[in-house]
Amino acid sequence: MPTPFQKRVYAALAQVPRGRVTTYKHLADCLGCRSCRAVGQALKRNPYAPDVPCHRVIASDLTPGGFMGRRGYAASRRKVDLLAQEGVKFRAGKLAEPGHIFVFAANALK
DNA sequence: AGTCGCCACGAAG
DNA sequence: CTTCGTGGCGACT
Repeated sequence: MPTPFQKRVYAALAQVPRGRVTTYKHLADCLGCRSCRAVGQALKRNPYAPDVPCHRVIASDLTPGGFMGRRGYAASRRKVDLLAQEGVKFRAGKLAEPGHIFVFAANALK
């Protein structure tokens, strides 16, 4: 059941081209939301999966967040591997190249 | 319909 | 490292 908020997350994520990633904070800020948790939660549920590339969303600390640090690395390492295929390589559990972070236009989505 | 609890985070202490 | 703040959604009442 697509909630309006989740639609925004989906739309925002759709703005992220292949080979780029975004952070919860940037997403939340772009959505006009102050809580990145809400965004992360929406992705966790990800009712659109796999239409929504949740693996393209990482924490502001350049850490993949729940993708591997929680609930088991193996369960989501496929996503990280998928990112590697897009050029977004992780190093030591962190984003190898921060330049892959896609910064929203701030007013591109409202 | 109202309330409680939960969540893959972030920032502050 | 630990705790609080924050926003939204699911489940229970």
